[in-house]
Amino acid sequence: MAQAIPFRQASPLKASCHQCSLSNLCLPLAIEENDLDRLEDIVQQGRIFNRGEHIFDQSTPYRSCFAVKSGSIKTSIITENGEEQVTGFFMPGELVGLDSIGSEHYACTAKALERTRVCEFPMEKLEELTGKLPELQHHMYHLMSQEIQNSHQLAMLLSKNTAEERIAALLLSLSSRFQRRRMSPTNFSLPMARNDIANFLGLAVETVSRVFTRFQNQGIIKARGREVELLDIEALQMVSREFSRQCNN
Amino acid sequence: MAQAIPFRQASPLKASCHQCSLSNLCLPLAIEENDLDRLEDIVQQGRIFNRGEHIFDQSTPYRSCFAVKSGSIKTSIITENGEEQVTGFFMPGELVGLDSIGSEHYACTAKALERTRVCEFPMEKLEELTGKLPELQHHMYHLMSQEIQNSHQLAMLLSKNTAEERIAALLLSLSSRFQRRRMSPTNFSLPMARNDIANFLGLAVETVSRVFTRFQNQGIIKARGREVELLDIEALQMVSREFSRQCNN
DNA sequence: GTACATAGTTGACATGGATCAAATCGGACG
DNA sequence: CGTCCGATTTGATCCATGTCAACTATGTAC
Repeated sequence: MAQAIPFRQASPLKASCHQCSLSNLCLPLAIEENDLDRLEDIVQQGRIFNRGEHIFDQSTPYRSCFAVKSGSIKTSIITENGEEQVTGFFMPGELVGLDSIGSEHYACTAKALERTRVCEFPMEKLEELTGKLPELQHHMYHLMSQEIQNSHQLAMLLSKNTAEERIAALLLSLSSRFQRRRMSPTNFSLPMARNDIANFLGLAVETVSRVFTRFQNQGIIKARGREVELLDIEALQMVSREFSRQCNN
Repeated sequence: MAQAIPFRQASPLKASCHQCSLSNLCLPLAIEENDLDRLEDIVQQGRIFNRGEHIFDQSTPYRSCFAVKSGSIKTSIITENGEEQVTGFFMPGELVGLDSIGSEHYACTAKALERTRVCEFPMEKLEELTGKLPELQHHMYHLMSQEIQNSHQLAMLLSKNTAEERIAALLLSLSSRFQRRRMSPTNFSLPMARNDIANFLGLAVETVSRVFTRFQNQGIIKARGREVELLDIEALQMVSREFSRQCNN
């Protein structure tokens, strides 16, 4: 894929927020062009994690939150008896670690689902900055609010909806998140394994698998492994009966 | 209960945060004595809601978050098809409305479970203030983080735990929240109906009822209506297998 | 290319909790 | 004090989904 010329192109490690393609999704969204430098001063850009590597885990002392630059991340809580509960999937432009501010350690474990590049925002400095930039502060509050809402949405899905509804909702959520990044909302490849989907949605892997094939037989989706094509979005919305797409902004 | 002399005692409507008995739980917790006045300047204290009244609902334009001063509040999301999902219960000292910052309208509906007194913090002014008081800003971030964690905890409960485990966990959570307020952790009265418990925990009312009587037969609790006595907290912890009580602070 | 490991699919069966139905309790109100 | 209506409890039955088991596909290492 990437040709041999390894460092020439990739090396502008100090690639600025100014020219980041995600600046309309990420924190810069809330910042005046002039003040963007101040954000760049505190961000550590471009750390790379390979598939399966931990960005942090529950024993890591809390320091920073992370923006996904490329790739994707799964967060989960590991209980003392070793069970895992996946709490979220994070795609480029999204912020990980908002659930741990003010805690000694991270409240969850974050693992790269594929080769993933992140930008790190040391929270101490970020708080300092948000104290000076009201817009940015407001944006942080807003992001955290949304995180709460998302989680409530998930709780709702888990407690009230059938397996089909849950999976339809997840597919739609992913779809709209791809779309936000100007990628195809109907043709994408799932960054996570069936196992993670199952765990996230509170289902058994087998059930996830069955629902996928059922959807496929009904002509609603086409799936081969992680490659997915949504053939009939309306049908999916009908199934998930979650037109409530307040997720967007 | 409260004798006839209605307004004499109750009237210091401008009762200050300074002398509020909850100042060690609520926002004042994060503020220097000197700066407390500035919080008092923006708070509207002492609004009272009767049981069943809405503090706000999903059609209310977002303005403020609310601290419970006495009584208790239930928040829920009402879907377009009329279903309700209870997202939380809020007791004195706790903050309601953190899930809606930056949204046009409140993301949920808040209803008083009993006669309830709240303090209102207009968010616009509160943001202004947190911009000036780093400690307060940090505390807000922390509170919101915890709200996310709580919600993840709930999601976990809903997706992985049995009816008994869920109910044990709820009882323990209530217990420790009463304890924080220097009230008995073993003897309290539930502010919410069985129905609300069921909805919150993703169960049918009947199941909740059955589990209560089962616990009672096992001698773990004693319950008559909403009056509850926890006879064997350890057993409850055993059942809920959620020693992870990171909920505190 | 072969082999092993991991991920995904499919089938058969068991069960926790939902649902339906009915009885009882409790509290507000005249 | 009796009535009425909602809240709670209890019982009987059913079903969506979990669990167990076996098979298949995919990918990685040698």
